[in-house]
Amino acid sequence: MDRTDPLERPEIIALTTEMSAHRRGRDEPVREVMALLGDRWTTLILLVLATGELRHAELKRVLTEISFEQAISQRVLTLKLRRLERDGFVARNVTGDVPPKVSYRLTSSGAALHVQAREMINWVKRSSAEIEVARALFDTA
Amino acid sequence: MDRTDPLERPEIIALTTEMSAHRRGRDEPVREVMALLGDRWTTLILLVLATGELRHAELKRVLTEISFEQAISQRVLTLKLRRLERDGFVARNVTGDVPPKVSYRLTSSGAALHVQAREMINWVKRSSAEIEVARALFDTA
DNA sequence: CAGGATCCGATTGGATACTG
DNA sequence: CAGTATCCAATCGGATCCTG
Repeated sequence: MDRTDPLERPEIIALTTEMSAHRRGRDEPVREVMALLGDRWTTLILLVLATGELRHAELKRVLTEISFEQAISQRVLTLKLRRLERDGFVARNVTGDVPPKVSYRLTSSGAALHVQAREMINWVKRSSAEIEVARALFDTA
Repeated sequence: MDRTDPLERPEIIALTTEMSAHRRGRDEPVREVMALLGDRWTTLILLVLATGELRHAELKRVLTEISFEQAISQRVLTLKLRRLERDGFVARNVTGDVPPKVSYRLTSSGAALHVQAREMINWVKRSSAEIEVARALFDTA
């Protein structure tokens, strides 16, 4: 093992510098987007919207379908869509007043995020057998 | 916009099939790993351990350093390390009894995960200016 | 030194009811 | 139909104290 003070090691200093580069005030945009992809629904929403533009109610039904009848509450769906809209990943389109007709689609930025998420998902899938083994081993010990 | 029932569309059917492929009981391994990367500390731990093996206390100090004096509690650090260990991403090595000497390092699987996380981080960084603009626009409207 | 135990506040997701 | 408001349960992260 390395004997020098870890804080003096060039890789650590580089990390510290890198971390400070992309913050605005108290925000850490990188971690915020990572957290977005880690939550209960956002990745699924990206996957679904990547297949095409959908109305709010349709999106809700599709999400329920692909998550095995575990329905998303419309409150949470709205929250997640707003969040994605705010970061410019999803575009919201309103036509009609009462009843309102609202549709959502990925922006080009959202499509690019989806590609990234896809790659990560596929890697985890390829590794999932290995992960299962590690867990089984750990849980029996 | 597509006029057919979204649930009938082949891409959606393909998604549903894909989602069911990788679950074990009530677990969704893919989302679990994504959530891992989205939490407060895990990605940072991966970044730090990717620079080399470290003792628990050293890791704690380095994490504090690179997150601008916002210290991780040792309870949470232990939790996160256990979680990473369980999935086979981190290896724990104990030498000595009282006081114990414990060191952590990435496994090859953990190094691979780190590479994936890195790519995602770098993409978000490249996009961060665009995201900031979208947010500013959204917040003023 | 590493980490378990306990308690706490904050955040997240879900259920339900209501409105333009 | 889409969205808001309210209330509630579960989870997460932090602080503190204690031990081999």
